[in-house]
Amino acid sequence: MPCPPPATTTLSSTPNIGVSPACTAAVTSIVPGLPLSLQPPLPSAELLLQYRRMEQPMGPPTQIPPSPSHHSTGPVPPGQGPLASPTVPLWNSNWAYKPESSPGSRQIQLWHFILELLQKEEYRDVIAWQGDYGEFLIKDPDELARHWGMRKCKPHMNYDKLSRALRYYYNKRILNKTKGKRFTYKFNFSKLILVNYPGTDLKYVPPFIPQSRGGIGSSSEDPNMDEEPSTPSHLTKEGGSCSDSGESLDGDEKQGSRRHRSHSLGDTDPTSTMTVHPPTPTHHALPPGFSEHQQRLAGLMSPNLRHNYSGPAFQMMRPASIFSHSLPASPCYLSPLPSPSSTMSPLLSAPGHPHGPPRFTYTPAEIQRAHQEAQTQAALARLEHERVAQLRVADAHARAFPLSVPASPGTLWRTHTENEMRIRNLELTAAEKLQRQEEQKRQEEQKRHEEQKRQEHNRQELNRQELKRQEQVRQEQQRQELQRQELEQRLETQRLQKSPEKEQSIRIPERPLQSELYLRRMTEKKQASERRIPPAITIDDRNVTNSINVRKTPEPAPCTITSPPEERCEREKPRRKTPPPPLKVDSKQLLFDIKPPSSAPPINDRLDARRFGPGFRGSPGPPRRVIVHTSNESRSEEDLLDTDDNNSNCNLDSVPIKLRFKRKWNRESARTPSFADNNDTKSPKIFFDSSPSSRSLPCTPTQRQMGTFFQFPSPMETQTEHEPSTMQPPKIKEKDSLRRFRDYYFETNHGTKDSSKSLQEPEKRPKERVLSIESIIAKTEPLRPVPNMRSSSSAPSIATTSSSSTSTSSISSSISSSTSITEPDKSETDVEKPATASQ
DNA sequence: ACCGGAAGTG
DNA sequence: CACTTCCGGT
Repeated sequence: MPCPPPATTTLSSTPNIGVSPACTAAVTSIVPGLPLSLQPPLPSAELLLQYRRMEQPMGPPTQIPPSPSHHSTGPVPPGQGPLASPTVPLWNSNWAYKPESSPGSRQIQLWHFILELLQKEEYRDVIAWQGDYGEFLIKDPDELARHWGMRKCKPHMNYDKLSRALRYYYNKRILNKTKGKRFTYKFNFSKLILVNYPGTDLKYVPPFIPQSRGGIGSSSEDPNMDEEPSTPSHLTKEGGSCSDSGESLDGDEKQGSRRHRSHSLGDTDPTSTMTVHPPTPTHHALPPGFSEHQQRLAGLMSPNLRHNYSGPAFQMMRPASIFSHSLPASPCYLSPLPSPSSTMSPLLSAPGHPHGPPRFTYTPAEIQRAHQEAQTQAALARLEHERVAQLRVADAHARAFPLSVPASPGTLWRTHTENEMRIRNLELTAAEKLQRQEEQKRQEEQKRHEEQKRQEHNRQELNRQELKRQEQVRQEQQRQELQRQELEQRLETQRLQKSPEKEQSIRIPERPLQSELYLRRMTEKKQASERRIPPAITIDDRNVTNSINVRKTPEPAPCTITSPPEERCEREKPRRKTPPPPLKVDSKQLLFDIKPPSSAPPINDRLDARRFGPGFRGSPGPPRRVIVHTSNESRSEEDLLDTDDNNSNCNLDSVPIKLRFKRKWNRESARTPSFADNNDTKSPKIFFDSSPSSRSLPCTPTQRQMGTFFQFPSPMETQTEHEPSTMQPPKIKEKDSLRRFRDYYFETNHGTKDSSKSLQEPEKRPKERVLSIESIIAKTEPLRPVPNMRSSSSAPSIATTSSSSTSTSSISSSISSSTSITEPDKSETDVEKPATASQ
């Protein structure tokens, strides 16, 4: 399709296109601040009408200026766009068009074209405001490109090219790309306006012609319709004072332009104002009480803004400074140009006729006078503005009124028509309402806060009580422990005194004794459970600052009960031949050293105190000792200890260290651990505890009556321990084997991958790599560092104490761990230490 | 899709 | 100058 040359027959031949009635009807939909070229190069006749509408200057046909070039290019100093000239009424200049080399032919600029389309309902499916202020979305890039191509007579235009042009705007600061949003760009209006309206100044704003009020097809019942845009034609026609003023000020030329610029833009001078222009009167009705104008405003607002629309200030004048940020998302509804109506109508309205249609004279002197008055008024307005601004309590609140400057200068300038007052009241009440809401919110917040505090307090109180109770229980346990030790002592002495002949006879009382012990423990436990406190199964708590008890809740321990005594006898008999040293339950030997976390801040002082001793205050201190109980019978998930420090429900008795046997205990292949009686302080020692809760401890039924404990060599280094997984390989080599030992045989509640792995792995490959515990322990021999038995979160590191441990034969008798125990790779088994194997 | 260089156009 | 056209790169 051949593109007709611009400014040819179609339109240029008819200088007053805008006079056509059809165009007149469309005028209202055109933003006055964005006057368009009168001579668009129309590619096709079919689009003529459309383009005409788009490029109509506002105002009734009769007010159309004779010709844009005539109007703006004349007095404009060369090099400056028509907009820059102070002598030219800005809203009349074809600001979107740059003068081409050939005078008279102008090219519309892309950004303006886009702005144009953005205002038209018809193009809502092609391009529309969206998102933040100034942001628009190209919904149909191809269509947009097509339109653009048509306008520019570039039939091969496509989005790729168009977008290239848009990209050139980046550097010019006219547009930005909204990253992450496809086809979304954003106008940089502050730049746009500054660049394109450098000379904006009230002085050169032509006066408002009241005649225009009813002139157009706009609703005239609104008393505020004085915003109706005017055109220079008003001036020329009505008084010609525009040209007068322009000419009279012409002498200023560039200087004047500069000077005025300085105080027109960017400052709060109310004389440089923006006006919301009346958009098409359509949908999106506002609640009654709003003027029709406002209704129309709302109709054209960008969706997100429409949302927030709550005030009338839309139509009020705003200081130019608002260009910077606070413009609404759809800036098109604000003309960057000073509104002739709002600015000038008060300015020029005859004093004494505040409510009547303004009448003015257009002598420059009068304008000047009016201007001065306006400035004093502006000062007053600012005060008023500030006063009302104080009503805006919160930022969010203010955001709800993006455009509503309650008492803009205009309020004072203009007569307070009823409507305005109503609007004003509406806004104020809205503000008050918001304030009230704000207040309510604050109160609710406060309430919630207090509630939280109370709950916290309650929790703490509960914790205190719990601690107290546990302390009592602990004391009782200690007492019982004492008694139990006494009992054991008795047992021991009995055994020592026994002669070979008496062996049989002694063994008989021995059992009652042990069972007595067992029974006591059971009752102990029961009591504890009745008190909802996990039983502390520690053997000796007296010298222990902490006890770690693996089981969270006591269980009936049916295994122990069901295990027949005969079995016990059978197992004990053969071992009796080599009578092991009597079990000496010495707490000192059963302790793990615990080093409080050096780095972790105190999460809960009480908890920490509980864990690390009363003196512990979260700061690293000397290692504490801990008894670790182990059990292997429970592998279920629910048995895992709760290690959440922040969990106030966390039972304080359940210290987050958990050692459970992974390997099944095989009674048949039970062997006596040779290390049990090893005095080598460096070797880890294992002996057993058969607490009632340990159903299937790796020990024989008789052993169940004693604890199962592990001892590791005393730590040579007290350096902070690391989680095994985070350890660095070189340093950790030694630790590693010990860790492997631990990981292999025990489940810990480290909460790391290790533990989770170990929960699954044993099931998968139980047989392929099983070591005798001796060999494993032997491997841990050379270890200096100590296994890191941290709990998941604020785990104390466990060091070990070195000590000689003794145990009864029955206890030390069998510890060979898993079922069929196969040796791992030779290299590892070779490490086995013979010294420990003293069987 | 988006970017930006390079060259061309009127 | 303000794109348009083309295109290699991300």
